[in-house]
Order: sequence, then C-alpha cells, then structure tokens
Amino acid sequence: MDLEARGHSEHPEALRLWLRLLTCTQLIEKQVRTQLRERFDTTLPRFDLMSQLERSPDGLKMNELSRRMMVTGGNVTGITDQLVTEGLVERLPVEGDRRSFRIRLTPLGRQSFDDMARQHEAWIVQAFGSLNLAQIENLHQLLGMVKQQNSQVSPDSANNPPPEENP
Amino acid sequence: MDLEARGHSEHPEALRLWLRLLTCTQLIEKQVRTQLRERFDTTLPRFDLMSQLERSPDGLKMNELSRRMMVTGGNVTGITDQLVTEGLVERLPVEGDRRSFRIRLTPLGRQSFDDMARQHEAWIVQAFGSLNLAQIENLHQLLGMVKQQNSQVSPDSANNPPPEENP
DNA sequence: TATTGTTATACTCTATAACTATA
DNA sequence: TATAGTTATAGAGTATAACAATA
Repeated sequence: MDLEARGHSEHPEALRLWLRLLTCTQLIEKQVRTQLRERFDTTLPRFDLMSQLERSPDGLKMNELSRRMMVTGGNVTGITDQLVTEGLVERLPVEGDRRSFRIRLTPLGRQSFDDMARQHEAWIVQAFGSLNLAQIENLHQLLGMVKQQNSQVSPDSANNPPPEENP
Repeated sequence: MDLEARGHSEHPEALRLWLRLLTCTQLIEKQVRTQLRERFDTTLPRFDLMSQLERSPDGLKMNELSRRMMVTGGNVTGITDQLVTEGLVERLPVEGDRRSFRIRLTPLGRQSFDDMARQHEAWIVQAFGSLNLAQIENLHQLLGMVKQQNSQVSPDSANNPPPEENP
C-alpha cells in the first residue's frame, strides 16, 4: 500500500495529491467490490447501473446510461442483459422511436437495490468515519472544482453535456 | 457522467462525497490510461510497477511489490515478465534466500520511466489546475485521514504494516 | 511445515468496430 | 445519411488455487 511512492517530482504537490486520491479510492473501492461480491453476489458496474435507474423511475435509455456510467454502449448492453435475465431490470418501448428502449428497475430490482444500498451506505459512512461533517463538506467542495476541471477536458467532451449536479 | 446520481440516502453527506471522489478519480485515471497507451504504449499497472522501483534503487522483492501495488502475486509475476522481456527491469538474486529475487529498473528502464514520469506529471498538474497550493494541501491533508482510516480496516490488515508516508 | 514465487485458469470489465433496424 | 442499440472480438486486469523450490 505504497502507491504514493510514485511521487518524485520537484513540484510534487499535485502529484502527491493524485497518488493519495488514487490510494484512497482504491482502498474504499476494493472494500465495496469485495462486500458486493460476498454479500450480494454482484459487481460494482451492476450496482452502478441499478443506482442510476433508481433515480429515474421512468427508466433511462441505453445511450443515457452509457453516458452516465462513462462506459461504451456495448458494455451497457451486456450488463443490462444480465440484469434482465435475473429479473432485476426490464426493457420498455419508447413511443415514437422504435430503435430505443427505456431501461427500468422492476419491483424486484428496486427491492434488491434498496437492500444493497442500505448496506452500501453503511460501508461508506464507515470509510469516512474519521471526518466530521465540516470536513466532509470541505472535501466535497474541493473535489467539485476538480470534477469540473476534468469534465471540461474529458476526451469526448465535444459530445457530452457537462456533468450534472444532483440536489 | 452522472455517477453522483447514486446518492439517495437520508444522511447523504458521506455517500455524496464518495461518489464525487470516485468520479474525480475515474475522470483523471481514464485520461492517464489513455495517454499512457497512446503516447508510450504502456498501461497503468506497468507504470505503477516501474514507479515503485524508481524509488528503490536496490530493487524490491516480488511480495513487497505485490503489497505496495495492492494486487496478488501472480499478477506481479505477469507484469514483471513483460517488463523483463522489454529490457526495462531485471530479476537479481537475493543473497541468503534463493527463493527470492530483487526486481530492479535497468538503465533503459530508468530512462524510459523518467520520460514517462515527466509527461505524467504534466497531466496531473493540469488535472488539478483549478486548485491553488493551499487547496491542494488541504485536500491532501483531509485525504490523509481517509487513507489512515481505511488502511486500518483493510481486508488483509492483519498481514500488512500500516501505509507508509513519503517525505 | 511455512514461505516465495510461478503457473494455470476463469471471470469481469472495457474499448473498438462491424452490424441491424429504424429515423 | 444518421442514430440507437447489439454483436463479436480482443485485451487488460484481477483473484483463486495448485504447484515447485527453498527455508
């Protein structure tokens, strides 16, 4: 766990910050992936897709899911296929465009997601348990500036609208 | 790019922070991976392995590399094999234990890494370009608390020493 | 017996590009 | 001609477990 050994520059502040950011994310992400696998026999991308749908009761189109999850369309098809097979999501027609679908959580999928989300939140609260509320909000605000900067220079920024903030 | 839609709790501060942290890391990591591939025909784990070695002129043993890179031993063997084939790193004997090797950068590997590291730093400076120095150090310090918290509860914390800080 | 490292294997995730159907 | 989604493929990345050599 010494990713931060990568810092070696003469102006190392940004580099050190990046390595620490990466270390923190990997530590937490590894825990989340392990728990999702062991407790719910699922994966982070599957959980991610379901959580996108949880916020959109009317469903989302494939290309919208692809944009939000930051992966290409073929992958969304694959993950969606799995979840459809398990009865957790469904493809619904879009009136007026027979090429498109709305992907939506089924009642079973919503129940399943709610169970996972409750546990997931507890893991995350634990992960940030050493910070008080002011520190959490300070971090959130600073990372907001980082997010904005890197959304603008993202490789396909020409096609994508800027990232949306949620209330 | 709406990973943050995953926040849905009634006590959402930690969750929102996590989703933003994940988004920021993914945005920057995607850029770094793409650049490493396009400009240097290499990958992040290869770069990571070389950067670990760059800080240890006498080399590192396989299990130490495995620990620092947070991946299992078999993977380190595979990446090391690639880099040995390309003449970038070498396996040297460890006196007193014929089971072990020291993995070390070759002169060619050091030169290659220095080239990449220079570019890499520029990408990272750009990624955090919207923050001033005080904000960078503030972020670094707050994430230090997160790192410490999650190193302690890491799945194999029984075997691993706590994370090391670099000067 | 325990440890170091390797090999073999399988699976998830990903991007790319060709393809089908519809607009 | 363009767009929405699928299929096919290849490769990265990872974990697991069995294995060999040495301690």
